[in-house]
Amino acid sequence: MDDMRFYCLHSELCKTLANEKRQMILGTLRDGEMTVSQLREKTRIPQANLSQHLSLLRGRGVVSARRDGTHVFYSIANPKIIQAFDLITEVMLESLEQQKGLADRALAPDAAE
Amino acid sequence: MDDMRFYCLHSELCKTLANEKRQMILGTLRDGEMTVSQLREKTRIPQANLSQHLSLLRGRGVVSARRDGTHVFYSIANPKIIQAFDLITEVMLESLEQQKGLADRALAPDAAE
DNA sequence: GTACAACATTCGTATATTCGAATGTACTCG
DNA sequence: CGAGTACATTCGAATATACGAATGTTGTAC
Repeated sequence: MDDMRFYCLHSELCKTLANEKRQMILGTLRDGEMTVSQLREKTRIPQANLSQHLSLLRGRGVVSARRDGTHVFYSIANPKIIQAFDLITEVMLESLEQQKGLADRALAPDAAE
Repeated sequence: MDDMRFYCLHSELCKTLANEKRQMILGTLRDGEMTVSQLREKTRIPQANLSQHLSLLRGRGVVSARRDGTHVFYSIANPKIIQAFDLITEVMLESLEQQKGLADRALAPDAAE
């Protein structure tokens, strides 16, 4: 079973996305490239911490950086990341709907289960 | 900024996928529903640990369970999970390609950068 | 009822992540 | 050169995750 390597890489990429701050960064970067300062203003993430997350995202190839003078512009490396992001959103919303449905049924137990 | 809740839920779903064992489970379940025993054989994950992961996946609505006698059948709750899974695979492979490209260029530095 | 199989949960520990504080580096301007 | 801005890295402590071992639960058969 050499799928092991496959699943490892797979989960590694998921881990990179598995953090609210990093999701926030991606959600902000989806509109186009942006400097760290701009990201800091939009996301309200403290500078050091923001840099840490950007470093991780960079290391995993999720975003890419471009230096221009004293500024560094970040952008999403692969547009498919955005597709994945949106799919996750859909799954999330549908899951919430479903849970809501279950809750409603529990509150109004007309028919027996 | 109430996107906070959005990004939280978003990353929570990603966290659910951010583990090799759970990826393995999903990769195995994508062919159809399966009992815990079958999953254990295919994935070689110890029973208790497998149950723990399944419990987490169930709690987050990623898989659903159906009991039949003494067996419990698990299946992927939302087909979009599989789409997301495959997108992640694509991103991963393209990222590997790109890294390989960079490595090749580093080994054969003909033209200046 | 007992015995057994299939699966789930709890608990404790090892390991990984996250984040702030401090410090470091790269670049520009004068 | 020094000073200031933009960004990155390191370190340590708090928190979260993963997993094995033991124990529980649920269902079937007898």
